[in-house]
Order: sequence, then structure tokens, then C-alpha cells
Amino acid sequence: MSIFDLPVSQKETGMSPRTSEQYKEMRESKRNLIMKSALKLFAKNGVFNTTINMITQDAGISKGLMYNYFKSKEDLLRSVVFQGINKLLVLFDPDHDGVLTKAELKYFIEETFRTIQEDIQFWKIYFSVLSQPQVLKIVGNKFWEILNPVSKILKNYLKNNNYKNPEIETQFFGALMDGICINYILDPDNFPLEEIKQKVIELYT
Amino acid sequence: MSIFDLPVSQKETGMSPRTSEQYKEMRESKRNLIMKSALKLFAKNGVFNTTINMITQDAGISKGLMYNYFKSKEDLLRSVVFQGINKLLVLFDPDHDGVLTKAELKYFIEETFRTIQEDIQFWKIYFSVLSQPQVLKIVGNKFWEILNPVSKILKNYLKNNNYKNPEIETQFFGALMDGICINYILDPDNFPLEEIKQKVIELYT
Amino acid sequence: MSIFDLPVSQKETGMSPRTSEQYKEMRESKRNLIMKSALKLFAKNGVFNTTINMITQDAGISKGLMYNYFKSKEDLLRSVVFQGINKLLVLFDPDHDGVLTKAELKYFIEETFRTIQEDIQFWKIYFSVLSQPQVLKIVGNKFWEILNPVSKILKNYLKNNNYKNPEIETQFFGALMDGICINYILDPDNFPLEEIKQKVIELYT
Amino acid sequence: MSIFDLPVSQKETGMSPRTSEQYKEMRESKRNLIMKSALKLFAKNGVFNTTINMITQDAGISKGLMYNYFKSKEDLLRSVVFQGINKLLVLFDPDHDGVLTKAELKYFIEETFRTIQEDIQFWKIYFSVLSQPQVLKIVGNKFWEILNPVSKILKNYLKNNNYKNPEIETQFFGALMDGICINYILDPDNFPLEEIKQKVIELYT
DNA sequence: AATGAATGAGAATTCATTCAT
DNA sequence: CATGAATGAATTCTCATTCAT
Repeated sequence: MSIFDLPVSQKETGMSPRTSEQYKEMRESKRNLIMKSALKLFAKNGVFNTTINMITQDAGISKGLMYNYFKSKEDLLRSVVFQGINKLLVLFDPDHDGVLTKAELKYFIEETFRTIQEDIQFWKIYFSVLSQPQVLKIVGNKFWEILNPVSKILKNYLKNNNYKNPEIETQFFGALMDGICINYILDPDNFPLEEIKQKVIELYT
Repeated sequence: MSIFDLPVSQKETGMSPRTSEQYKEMRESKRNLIMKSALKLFAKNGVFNTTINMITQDAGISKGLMYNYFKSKEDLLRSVVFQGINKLLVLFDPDHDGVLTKAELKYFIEETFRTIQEDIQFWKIYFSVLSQPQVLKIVGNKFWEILNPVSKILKNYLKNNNYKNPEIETQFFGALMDGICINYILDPDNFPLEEIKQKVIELYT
Repeated sequence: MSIFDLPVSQKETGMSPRTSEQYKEMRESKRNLIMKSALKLFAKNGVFNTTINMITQDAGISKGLMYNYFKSKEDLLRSVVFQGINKLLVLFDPDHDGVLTKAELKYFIEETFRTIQEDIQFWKIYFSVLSQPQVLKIVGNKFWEILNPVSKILKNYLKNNNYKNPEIETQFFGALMDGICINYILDPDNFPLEEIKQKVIELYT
Repeated sequence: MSIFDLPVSQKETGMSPRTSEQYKEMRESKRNLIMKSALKLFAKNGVFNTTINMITQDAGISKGLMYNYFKSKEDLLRSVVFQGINKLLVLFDPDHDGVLTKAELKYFIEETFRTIQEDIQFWKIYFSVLSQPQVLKIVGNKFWEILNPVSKILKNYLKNNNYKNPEIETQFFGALMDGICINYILDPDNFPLEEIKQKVIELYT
């Protein structure tokens, strides 16, 4: 058994079989409605070009209600970004303490590519936030906390597989994945994500 | 002769030795002063969090004067980005029609890493612009026009060196460089740019 | 029955007697408040010399609220002008298809003079708009649509009363009324509107 | 001999025959150049939508030079309007002290219609100024000083021709001419100025 | 919980006017 | 005379946020 044995989708849908889509829809809180609209519009127009008005109209609620759920626009952005980060926590499971096998690394890479494709809206916002110094403050270093354990596990793997400089190699890997992500985001229709994935897997396993 | 035979720095400093710093300073037009301030502040605070007031105050001029030189804030941003892009044109010389040698590729990679370090302010703005959908429109596809010839040259090189899939390899290389750039930008003090550069050079030459 | 059988004032005041002034005041929407202030100030200072600030201060509301009701200053001006034009629609009833009697024409002229006096603010703005080429575009040709049926009816009347050149006579009549209006507007206290009205009535009936 | 015995054009061109067009052009001062451009642009775009920049560019001079000749934009407008008014002074000669003959009145009306056509730019500005309260202050009551003697002469004529109420008739005449002027200005191509002129002449002579 | 009218600080932009050269 | 770079007050408009209902 490994950290990657249970894909995100299974975990998420791991609810009682009698839970209908309709019921799920009903239970979906206003809060999630708002965040969904925010995610969509932030990704589409950028954070600064998305007004509270646009979000509440898209969510079909009033401006005032939004402020019942979120302290401010900044709070909403933070919530949207953290929601995305938390979803990644499952993928980047920090509790893995053993040694990563080749198969597990392959699985990890595959999962990462899957999230790039699946959560493109989140990644758009995420990179937008990264490159907006003032916005970056909002998110703070939460992301690094998540990434750190992952990078440790990876470093160990690389050390065990006789890579000369595991520290540098880890940074290299991180940069590579960021670059792939940003390139896919900018032109999802033309970027050969699948082929690039194969090349990354070959390179590391 | 090669595309890399005349580095930017030589061309730029290729002025008469008796040209004093003071003279240079005097000749530096107001336009450049404004763009310098804009570059600095856009990079530091992000485009949206930088007001015309901040720029003109930093440049030591009045708000109105800025509008004598630039039609709008958008025009100023465009000018700043294009200035940076044009500076890259020398590096990414599109006129190279022969076959790239190993030494030339090494030189190209080194130059690319140099600009990442030297023009960090430009790259910050550039990635900020890339990840702001509404801002991206402003710059348009000028950048792709520049990058296209470069990617062709690289593709040829990879083909000639028996890489299996030059097309994919080229995209991979581009993504890698983007990722390195973005990682360096986010934490210039801790990112091991020099070591990463060596790894990239080893990988490709 | 005639086009002039129901004067504006009767229609407007044709509300239930128990409707108190206070109630009317209460129901008067913010939108009308703003338009009232705009009408007053546009007439007093001219469109260009009236700022949004002045209007909202006069209306006792905030700047932002004005933009909840009107898209822009231009939109506000358009609304004010159209409101005035629509008020005239009752007077210049385009549905009259029979032949104008002498009494009806007399009534029409009297009503026209009444509106000149009563809606002096509107007419000030109207002539101001007419003589500002750039502002004229805003209002467009709405007014001509209204005036056209009126001029047709008048032309018929003149034809039936053996005027030699009804077309020219109609234009003459229009010019005369415009001139009277503009002269009254410029100096309401000294222009002998009543006597001029009598002369016009004598001239045409 | 009468007040109308010497048409404007003769008076204006009453210069030495050896004065060539070229020479005239040369002697045409910068001041007139500026006023010419201002007249044109004020009439075309309205006073508020015409900037000093537009005027000086049209005149082919620098902004600074304009301020050598005119104290302010207001001063320029005043000068343009007064120049037009002074041109009218010849037409509305205040020195006529005898009794107006029918022929003279006919001539006066004809001259008035001629100026409406010939000086359409001036009249556009003039009515624009009239209907802009703030702008009206600029011109002041200069125009009324001119008009007063004319109206006296006209009043006398009407009295001598047994009109019942010369005072009212004079105001009526003035309003009529204003209305004709404004209607012609708004649509010079379609307004039947010549036919209206004939009607006015018939009416009064 | 829900609404949306109301606020007002703050942003971009314009343009008449000045003044050193 | 002539220039046009430079100024900054004034204006329109935006939008996150509040609050009475």
C-alpha cells in the first residue's frame, strides 16, 4: 500500500451509493456556489478584472450574501486558492515516510499531470497569484508547507537512485513541472501534455 | 559566424570611450525615465497595484507629462513589455539559418540564464502579463513571433542530434526554461540558478 | 374627438384625490430625483459646466448611486432629454389622422406656448443640445420622429386653407416657433410671450 | 443714400488694387490664422469639444504662440464672436437716422439672409454661445448693444406702416429671423432658405 | 439568511495654461 | 516671436464594502 493507492476522484466520490446527484446539488452550500463562480471567473478574467458583482450574479445570489460567507474579496480569493491547495494535499500526501518506489513515482507524476488537466482553472489562478506580488501575500506560504514534504520524499528517491545532486535535481523537477503546467495553461488545446508526460516518466523512472 | 557572436552587453556598451556617465544620464530621455519607473514598480507591485501616480512620483514628474509620452497606462505597459522583448531579439536572433553547433547551443543557454538574472524585473512583468488573461490581450502575440524562429532552430538541432521526437523535445525545453525562470523569479536568493544551468547544459550538449 | 382633447396637465393630475402630496413625494424615485437635479443644473449651467458632483450634491446622494441609475453622464443627459420629449408626445399626438380644425390649431398653438413657459428648463437644454454638435449625436434623431407627424398634419391644414406653398409654410411655422422659444428662453422676464402668442394665433386662424 | 448702400464685401475688399492675393496672404497675421481655425473648429465640434491643441495644430502654430495673441481660450472665443459681430455692424448700421423705405427694408432682409448663408460658422458658434449660460457671460451684452438701434429703426418702420403694435412686431420679427437662422444651421442642405426669404420679404414689404 | 441601495475613496485621463529656452 | 515640455486641478467613472430592511 502506498500514498498513491487511492486516487482523488475515488476518495471524493466515496459517499453512500444512494446519494443522488440531485441531493448532492441541493446540499451544495451557497458557500460552494460562490466559490465555484469565483474560481470560474477568476480563471477566466483574472482576479482584478473580476468584480464581486460578476461573481454574485454568476452565482445567482445577492452581493450582501457573499459578505455573509466571506469577509472580503481577498478572503474569497484565499478560500478559492486554499480549496485548490487542499485538494492537492491528497495527491501530495505528506504522511508518506517510507521509500518511494519507481511505481509510486510514476503514479505521482501521472496524478500531477491529471490535476494539471482537471484543475486547470485552479492552476490558472494559482500562477496568476504567484506572479502578482501583492496577491501573493494573501496566500502566504501555505503552499510551501505542502510542497516541502513532497520535495523531501522526492529528494530521498533521487538519492537512493544515485542521482549526483538530489537537492538540485529536486528543484529542477519542480521547475520542470511548473513550466509544463504554465505552458499547458496558456494553450491547453495545442500543448502535447500526454507526450510530455511520457517523457517526464521516462526521464525519472 | 554565429547568431551569438555579438552579445547584448557589447553592443550596448559599444559607445565612444569618452562618453561620460553624466552625458549618458543627460541624454536618457524622459520616456525612458518613465519606463524605468514603470518597469520597477510593475515588477514590484504588479501592474494593477501600480498607479499612474506611483509611477510619475517615482519618475519625479507630473501625472500629465506621462500622458505626453504614453497614450494610456495600457500603452505604457505595452511599451515596457515590448522594450524587454526587443532586448531579447538580439539573444533570440531569428536570422540564424545554418545548423546549430553544440557550442552555440551552450552559448544560447548561457545567455538565456544571464537574461533571467539580469532582466528579472522584465520577466516578473512578463509572467504576470501571461497569467492575467485581460492583460495578455494588450501584449498580443508579439512574443510568439519571436519565439517561433528560435524553436525552429532548436528543433533542427535536436533532429540532427538524433533526438527521437524533436517537436516534443522543443516544447519540453521551452517549458523547462519557463519553469526555471518562474522559480528563480519567485525566490531569486534561494534558487540555485547556476547549478540548474549546468544541469541544463549537460542535458543538451 | 381631437388630438388635443386631453391636455397633459389633466392626464398627469388624473390620480385619485386621496393621493397626498406626501405620498407622491415618497414614491418619487431616486431616479427622478437625480433627473430633476440634472434638468435644473443642465439648464442653469449648461451640460458641460455641470459636473456629476454638482448633480449628486444637489440631489443629496452619493456619486456612486448616480451610476447605479445611469450608465454615464451621457446616459443621464439622454434620459433627461428623452423624458422631456416624451412629455411632448402627448401634445404632438402623432395619431391624429383627420383634418385639423381652426379650433384645434388654436389649441395646439396655445399648448405649445404653454410648454415653452412650463418646461423652460427642458427647452434650454434642448436648444443647448441642438447647438452642440457633439452633444447632438447623443440624442440622435428621436426628436425628428416626433416632429414629422406634426408637420404633416400642419401641412394638410395649410393646404386645406388655401395656403399657396404648404411645404414652405410648414417650415416657416416651425422656424417661427423655434425662434420664439429661443427668445423666450434667453430672457423670460422681458419677452412678451402672451402677445406674441396672440399674434401667431391671429396669423394662422 | 441709405444705410445699406455699401455691401460688406465691397467695404472689406476696398483696398488698393495692386494688393495681390499673395501679399494679402502674407500680411494675414498669425492672429487671424488662429481665429480662422478657432471659428472652423468651434463651429464643427462645439466650443467645449475643441481643445487649444486642436486649434493650434490646425493653424500650424505652437500652443505657446496662441497665448501670445490671446489671453485664454475664453479670450479667443470672445474674439471670434466679436469679430463676427463686428462684421454684422456694417449690415446693421446703427447710424441710420432717417425713415426706412420699403426698398431699404427689403435690402436689409436680403443682407440678413446672405449673412446666414455666408457666415454659417459664426452663427453656429453664436447660437451655441447663446444656449450655453456659462459661455454667454463671456460675450456679455455686446450683441444687444448692436441690436438695439436696429430694432429701433425697424420699430419706426413698422409704426409708419400702420402696424398695430410695433414693439411686439419687432420682437416677432427678431424671433422669426432667429428661428430661420437656427433651422438653416441645423440642416443647411435641406432648409429652403431662398423660399423662406421670399416669404419674409412679402410679409413685410 | 438574504437583499440591493447607498457609499466614497481612489483610479485613469484631460486640458488650459505656464515658462524656460 | 516661437516652441512644446511640463504642470496639476478637475472630471468621469469603478467597485469593494456596509447596512437598513
